[in-house]
Amino acid sequence: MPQLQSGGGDDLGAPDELIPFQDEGDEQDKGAGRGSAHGDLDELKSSLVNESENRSGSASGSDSEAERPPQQPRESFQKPRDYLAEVVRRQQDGGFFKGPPYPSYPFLMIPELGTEYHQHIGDTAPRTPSRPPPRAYLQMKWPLLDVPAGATLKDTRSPSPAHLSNKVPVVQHPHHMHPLTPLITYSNDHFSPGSPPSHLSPEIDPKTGIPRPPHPSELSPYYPLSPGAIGQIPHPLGWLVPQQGQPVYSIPPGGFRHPYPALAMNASMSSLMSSRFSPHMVPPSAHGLHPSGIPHPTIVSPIVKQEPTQPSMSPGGNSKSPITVKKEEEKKPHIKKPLNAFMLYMKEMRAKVVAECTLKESAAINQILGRRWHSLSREEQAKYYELARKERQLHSQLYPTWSARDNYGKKKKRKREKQPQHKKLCVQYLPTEKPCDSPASSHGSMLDSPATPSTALASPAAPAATHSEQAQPLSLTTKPEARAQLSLHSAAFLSSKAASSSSSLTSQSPLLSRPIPFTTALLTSPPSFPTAIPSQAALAVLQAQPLSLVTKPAE
DNA sequence: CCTCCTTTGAAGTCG
DNA sequence: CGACTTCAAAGGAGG
Repeated sequence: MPQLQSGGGDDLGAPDELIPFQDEGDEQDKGAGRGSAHGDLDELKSSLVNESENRSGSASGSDSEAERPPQQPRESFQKPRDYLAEVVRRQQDGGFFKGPPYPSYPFLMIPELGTEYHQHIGDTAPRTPSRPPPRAYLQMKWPLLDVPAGATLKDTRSPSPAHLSNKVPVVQHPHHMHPLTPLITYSNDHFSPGSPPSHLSPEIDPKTGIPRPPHPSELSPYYPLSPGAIGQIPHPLGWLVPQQGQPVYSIPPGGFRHPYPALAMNASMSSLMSSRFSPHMVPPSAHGLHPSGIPHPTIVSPIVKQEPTQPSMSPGGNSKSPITVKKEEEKKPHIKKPLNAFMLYMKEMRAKVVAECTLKESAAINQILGRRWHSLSREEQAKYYELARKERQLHSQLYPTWSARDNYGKKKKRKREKQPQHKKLCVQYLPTEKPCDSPASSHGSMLDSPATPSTALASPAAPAATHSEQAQPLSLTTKPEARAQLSLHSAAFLSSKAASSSSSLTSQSPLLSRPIPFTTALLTSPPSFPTAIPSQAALAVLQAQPLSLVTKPAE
């Protein structure tokens, strides 16, 4: 775990994790190699297409599913017809309907990952990452392009057309930078144009991939310097995702997104860095600097509503009196924790889901996204994991002293166990399956939420069965009975899964997620993939089962 | 205006 | 070391 931290700059520069990838690139090459990016896209797109197609006749899907994750195919629109109708309408209408699931990723180019991962892990799931289905659904537009403008943006929220602009056939920049490089850049950009804190700023050497201080020129595009005018850097995914547009790390209201942030940098990079650590957040440029001196997107001005602030964020001293601490808090911007893979995914996909479903409630959207997440193929998830990993690295470099602990307990909310929610009914936002939701639900019936004790019971054998497995959200229902049912299914599911995956992966424990070298992680069991792919059997079960354990939410 | 809801994953705390 | 908590995003909804 400590790798990141301990590694300090090294990590970035020569991230153990990263390197392995590269090294192994050989293999990767063989596989999907760089081209895979497109391949993925195509695949994704095709999957989407299938999804839509399948909607009507979902059940079948076996053929296609074999290759691709059961993802979307199974969405059931039953629920709100409106949504369904809406979706249909859109499809007919614009044709876009949905963008590729991963609009952004292609940028990332983590081919290796996919490949490698695939090799090791993919056994189980015969997904052919590299080869997209013939479906031509998409012309190779840049992924971003695909995203339906309407879809994404429809939302008023999308402040700036930035994303639209994204549509421009952005090509990756010729100059390929190390993925991390961008990250670094970003930091500078915003913050201190002039003076990056030497100690902090990790410099990445283009060649080695080691972080180096970006030149202003490089940065500028992305990060408009002035705080006021700051172009925020869209999240890596963010720019893809129009609606939010926000940088991963909170964006100030006024923040404006640079239209083409990505252009400036390599896509991959941009994605990594930009997102989270977007400048805009960086509040006061001057004072806003993190102790480390590097402004980061994650930094939120102290005033930020969320956190009352606590002293912790900063690295340094904690030995101050409470009062002092307080002051410091005020001064120091709140540094947010880096987004994890799922969060990244959510950011990217939320707009689409919103567009498709017309739902706006995040809770509901998140449920859908959760299902979809599970339905993603390993490769797909791997992309996000990788992205998340890089972000963490970047974050650690930027804020070497920062630790999650800093933010710990700041938000007051104490998650209470999900039972007593008096306030809102716990509605299942997703009624069984929403039009939007993806098939994931299928295996969806797995366990309840992670935290829930039941889960544990359910998967005794697989402790490791981390959330992902349990994942299936279905359990949203609060009702105990429903849960019980779910659990049963889930248990079964888990066990089967465990069996399958376990062999080598077994250990999926969360451990993996930590500092394990990426490659290793992948091999073992990527934190992520634990469950990603539902077995056919599981799917069958799901299909069979009524997703809707849940009762309809009382609206 | 604040918190909840909801998701997964990462990382923290606690026993 | 395992179990449990908190936070990250997001935006409607409830208090």
